[in-house]
Amino acid sequence: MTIKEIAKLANVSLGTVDRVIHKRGKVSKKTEEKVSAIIKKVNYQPNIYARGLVLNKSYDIIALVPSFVEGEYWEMPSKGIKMAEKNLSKFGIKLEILYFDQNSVPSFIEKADELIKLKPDGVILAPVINFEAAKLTKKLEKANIPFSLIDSNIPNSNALSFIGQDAFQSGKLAAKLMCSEIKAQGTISIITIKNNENHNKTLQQRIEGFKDYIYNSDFIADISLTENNIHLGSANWEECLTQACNPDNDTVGIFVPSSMIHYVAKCIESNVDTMGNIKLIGNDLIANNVKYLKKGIINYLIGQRPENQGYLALESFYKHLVLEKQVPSEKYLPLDIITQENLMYYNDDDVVSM
Amino acid sequence: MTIKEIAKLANVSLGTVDRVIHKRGKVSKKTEEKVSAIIKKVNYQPNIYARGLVLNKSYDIIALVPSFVEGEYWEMPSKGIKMAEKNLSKFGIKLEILYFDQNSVPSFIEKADELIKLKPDGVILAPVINFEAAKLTKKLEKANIPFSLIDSNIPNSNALSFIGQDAFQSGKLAAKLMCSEIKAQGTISIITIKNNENHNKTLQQRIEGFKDYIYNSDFIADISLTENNIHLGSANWEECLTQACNPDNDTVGIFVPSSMIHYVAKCIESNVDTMGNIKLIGNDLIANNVKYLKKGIINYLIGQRPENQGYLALESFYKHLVLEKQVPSEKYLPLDIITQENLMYYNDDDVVSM
DNA sequence: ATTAAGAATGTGTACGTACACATTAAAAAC
DNA sequence: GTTTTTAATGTGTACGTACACATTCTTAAT
Repeated sequence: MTIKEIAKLANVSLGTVDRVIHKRGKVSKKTEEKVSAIIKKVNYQPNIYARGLVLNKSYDIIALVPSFVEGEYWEMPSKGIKMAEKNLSKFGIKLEILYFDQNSVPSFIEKADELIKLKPDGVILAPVINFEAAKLTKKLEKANIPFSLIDSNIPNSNALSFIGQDAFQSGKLAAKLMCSEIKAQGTISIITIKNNENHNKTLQQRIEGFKDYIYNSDFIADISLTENNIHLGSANWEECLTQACNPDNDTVGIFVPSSMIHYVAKCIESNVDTMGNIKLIGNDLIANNVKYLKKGIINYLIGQRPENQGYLALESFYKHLVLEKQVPSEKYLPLDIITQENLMYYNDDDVVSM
Repeated sequence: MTIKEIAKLANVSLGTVDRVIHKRGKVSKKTEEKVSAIIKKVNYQPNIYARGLVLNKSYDIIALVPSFVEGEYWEMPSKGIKMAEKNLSKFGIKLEILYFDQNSVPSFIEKADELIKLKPDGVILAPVINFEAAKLTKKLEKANIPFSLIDSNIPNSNALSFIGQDAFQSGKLAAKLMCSEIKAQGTISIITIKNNENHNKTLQQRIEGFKDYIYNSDFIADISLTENNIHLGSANWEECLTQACNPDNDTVGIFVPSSMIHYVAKCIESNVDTMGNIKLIGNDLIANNVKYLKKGIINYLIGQRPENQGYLALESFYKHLVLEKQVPSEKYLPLDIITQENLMYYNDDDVVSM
C-alpha cells in the first residue's frame, strides 16, 4: 500500500497525503480526516527503502568507553559496538569510538569535551566514572543529543536506553552457586582487586548481593565471611593476595566480584597443594578467566553478555533514529552461569549475531 | 560512492557499470577491467535502499513446526519466528507457519505436501519426525528451495543453516549441576516422559551426555543410576511416575531430559515429606517449569534459547535472500543454566531483541 | 564502398517517498 | 465586482539502482 494508492482512494493528490502523514498542516480539516481514516484503514506502512533512499541521512554516533589492552573486560563491549556498526552502517549509522583511561578523571573530561565538540547525533556512554559521566549527560541533554548508557546506569538521567546488568542479583547468583559447591564448613572470602581507588558501584552491588544471599541462607551457620581489598598499584600486592586467599587455612570459597578473578586463580594454581580445594567464582568471560575455568581452578564465571550490551546500545540508535521506533528505556541482560561444560557455546565469537 | 560516480570515473555510462557489476556480459574486456578496478578501488557498496526499492522483491518463507497448546515447548520457537517476521517484513520477508502434530506422521506428510505446493522461497523446518523430515529435505533440494533446520539437525542435508543445541553437552551439563547439588550418596534417576513412541534423538543424546559425565566423575562410587520411561498415554502413568521417583527411598536426584520435568515436580510437590530433598534438573523455560523453579522444587533448568532459534532461522533467510550474505551453516546456541536467582532476566519477553 | 550483422555502449523509465515549488480555490479587502 | 491575500491542493524533481530499450561503433560480407 503506497501513498499513491491512498491518494487515489481519497481523491486527493500525493502532496496532500504527504502533508497529512507528516502533519505539515495546510490541509483542510475535512480532507485531513478523510485521508487519516484511509491511512488507518489500510494500515499504511511507509516503504523503508524509498524512505531511506530519499532521506539518505547518516547519523554520527560516538561511543565513549574505557580503553583496554587485549583480553581485558572492556574489549568486549567495544567489540559488540563495532559488530553492530558493521551491520548497521548500510542504514546510515556511522560510529566513532572514543576511549578514556578509566583510572584517570582528566582523561575522561578531555574525551567528553572532544565528544561535545563533534556534535554527534547520538552517544553511547559507559559511566564508569560516575560523577563526571553524570555531568556529561546533563550537557548532552541540554544539547538535545540522545544518549544510551551501557554497563551501569545513571538513575534519572533521561537516557534513551540503559543496557546492562543487575549487579546485586549477580552477586546473589554467585553466592547461590558458591553454596551449591561448598561441601564443608569454613570461611568464604570476598576479594576485591582494583587498580585505582575509585568507588565502583557495580562491584559494591555484587558484594551486597552476595552477602545478602549468604546471610539469608541455611549455610550461614557453617561459614564465616571475610572481605579483602587488593590494590594492584601497591608494591606487595602479590603477597597480600596470597595472604588473603587462605589466611586461617580454612577457606572453602573465594568470590571476586569482577573480571580480576584470574589473579586469584593464578595464586591458587601456584599453591595448589594447600589451596587446591578452594572454590572460585567470579565474573566475565575474558581470556585469562577462561583459561582457569578450563583448568578447573575457577568453578563458575558469571557473564552479562558485554558484547550484546555494546551491540544493543548502537542498535538502540538505529531503532530510534532510522526506524523511529520506541526503544525500551531499560534492558537488563541475562546473568549467564558459565562452567566448563557450557563454556564452548558462550565463547563463540558470534554471540551477537542477533 | 554511487554507480553514477563510478561511471564518471571510468568514462563510461551507467549501463556499462551496471553490466560489469551484474556480470551481464556485453562489455569489452578492456572496459570491464577498467571498471572493475575502479569498483574495487573505491570499495563500492550498493545502496541497499535504492536496491531494495527497485527490486521490491518479497520472499515467502514457510515454517513447518510442531503445533502446541499454550505453555508447551514449541510455542517458544514459533514465538521467535513470529518476532523475526515483525522485524523483517519491511524488508520483504513474508512468513507462513504450518503446524503439524508431532505425534502423527500422516499430519506431517500432509503439511509437507501442502508446503511443497506453495512453492516458497525458503523453508524453516523442525525435523522432529526424523525420517519424514529427511524425505522432505530431499524434495526441497530437488526443487531448489533453500531450507534451515531448527532444534535438531539432519546431517548432510545441505541445509542453508542449522540452528540448535548440542544435546549431548546439555546432558553433561545437567549431570555436572546434579553432582554439585548432591551432598549425600544414593540413587540418581533419569526419567523420560513422552506421549508417543517415536524415537527422539535429542532426548537420547541428553541422556547419553548425562551418563557420560556421571560415569567419568568422582561421584560414581557414591551413586547408582537408574532409568525409567513414563508414557503419558498409559492409564496409570501417574502411579508409574510416583513409583519411579523414589523406588528405594534413596533417590537424591532426578534428571528429566526434556521440558516434561514439571510432571515430576508436581509429583514431588505432593509427596514433599518423603521426596522433598530430591534435586531436580530438567530442560526448558516453559511456564509450568518456571512455576516449580520459583517454588524451589526444580533446582536447575537448562535452556537453549528456543525463541532465538526461531528468530535466527528466519533471519538466516533475510541474510541469504535480501542481503545476499553468507550465513553460517551451523549455529549452536549457548546452554543456559537457569535457577531462581537468574530466572527473571531469562524469562523476559524480549530475549530475542537482537 | 556499401550494407548488414553483431558487439559494445548509452539512455530512459520505474520503484515510493520527501520536499520545494506551482497552481487553484476561497475568503477578505477595496 | 474586482483585486489582494491566504488557505488548500496539485505538480515536479531527486534519491541510486535495475533493467528494457535505443543508439553507436566494429567488423565482416557483399
